[in-house]
Amino acid sequence: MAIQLYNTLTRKKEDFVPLEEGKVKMYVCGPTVYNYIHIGNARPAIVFDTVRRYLEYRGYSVQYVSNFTDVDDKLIRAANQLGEDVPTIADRFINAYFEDVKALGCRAADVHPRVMENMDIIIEFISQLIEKGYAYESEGDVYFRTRKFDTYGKLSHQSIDELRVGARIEVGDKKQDDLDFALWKAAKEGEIFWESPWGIGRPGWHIECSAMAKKYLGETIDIHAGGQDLTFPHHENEIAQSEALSDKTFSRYWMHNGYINIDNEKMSKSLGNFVLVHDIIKKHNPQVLRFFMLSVHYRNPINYSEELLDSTKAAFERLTTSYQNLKHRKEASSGLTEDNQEWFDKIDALREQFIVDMDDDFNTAKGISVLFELSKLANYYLLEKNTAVEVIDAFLSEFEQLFHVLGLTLEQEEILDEEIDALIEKRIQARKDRNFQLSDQIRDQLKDMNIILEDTPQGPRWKRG
RNA sequence: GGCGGCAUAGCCAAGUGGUAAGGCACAGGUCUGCAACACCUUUACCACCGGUUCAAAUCCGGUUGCCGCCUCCA
Repeated sequence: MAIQLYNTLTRKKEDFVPLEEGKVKMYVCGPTVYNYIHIGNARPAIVFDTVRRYLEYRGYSVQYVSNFTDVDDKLIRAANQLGEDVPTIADRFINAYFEDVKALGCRAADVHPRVMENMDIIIEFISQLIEKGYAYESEGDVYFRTRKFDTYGKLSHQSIDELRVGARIEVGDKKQDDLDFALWKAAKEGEIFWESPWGIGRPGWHIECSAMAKKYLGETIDIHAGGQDLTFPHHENEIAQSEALSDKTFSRYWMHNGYINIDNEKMSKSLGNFVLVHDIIKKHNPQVLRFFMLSVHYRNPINYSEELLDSTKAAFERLTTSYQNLKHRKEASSGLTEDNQEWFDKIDALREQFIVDMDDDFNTAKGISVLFELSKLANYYLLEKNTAVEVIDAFLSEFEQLFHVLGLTLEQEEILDEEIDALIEKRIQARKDRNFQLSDQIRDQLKDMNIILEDTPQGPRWKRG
């Protein structure tokens, strides 16, 4: 069975068949780097990182490109406000992006192209569009001739005339048609600029992705992804630019993730109701935030609140505790016992279920429910008096693999300092002596040090609180 | 006005024709020196009204409510 994914272009779930067998070319629209990312920016990073991981799990090799928009109006505004230059601000928030996103378990893309570093190919792209008659220069600006591109609107499923009626399109004298959009903007006084055949200026927003996707992945890519709000106009315009130039399909599949809401309102930088990843991960385990995002299907909206994050934490810890308990129990386990096969079979069945679920448009919510079933099964196994190392290992390995696919981490630091070690030993003795007052006191003391002790028939085990 | 999404238990959330996954919280029980972890048990007239069907949370029509895109925005 092939992986099915929902393609915004056709509004259907389709079998995923990459252009080249076994290889996937994927482009994800990245952030404009004028501030720390908020959790709305984090969603596509997490979701499409997971898509990438799952495709790899299913045997594909994935070329993953995600850009940074490091030149635009907001950056220029931020630069003016802070009295710094645009590249300085961009550098700062690109570094911050990597830090935040890494904490969330996202791997770096194969390439993270930046606009500033690709000015030559962007200018070249625009020049070629002018040559083909799809763009024109006007007083130092360059615009795309939208109406000339026949299938304009196919991604957002809007007819060009409706767009015209509904849109509050800025009527500029420089444009030949209201629907035309800027490929190049002439520099205003004091703005950062680059030399071009049309004078000094900078690229419009949409052209960068077309140019950089082409440079790093080629004229036709397999998956182009981003937040739902990029569907129009950003991705629509990308299609127009790229396909006008190449006469080939730009991207075969388009994936868009849903928003994050706060109190049922869309979170966005412009509304000011945003929550920065940078701040959340000071208070909460970033893994819990990732788990939270993946516990909802990527196309559905998520309503964010701290309370929800707290209950997600409890859910997440059910899984990690289960894993740690298996590890703890492994030491007290023997070699093969008689009827292990049924356990192996059950684990295999769960893995197959996970694949079925994830094949269905990357349904991580269902996939996660399989993790809970794995946890339940493992906990149930640990109820047995005699456990086999082989079965424990099978459970551990399955946990590790599935967590890896979802970009989640199971390991906790194993470092116990001597003081804590000594306290645990002291408590073991106290319990032997049935001095429960002392043992409870030590347990409380450890709790204050953020160590939670649990007694088992195989001896005490601990975890961080 | 055009296009689209959502409405499932106290909360979160899967489920696109066969009679409601999973998690959190709550309650009762088992385990424990006491806990914790864990296990067991209990918990849903699927927004409303009609229709199609042997069968509908799922399909069709309508109603209500909420949200989004059409403008920088993940």
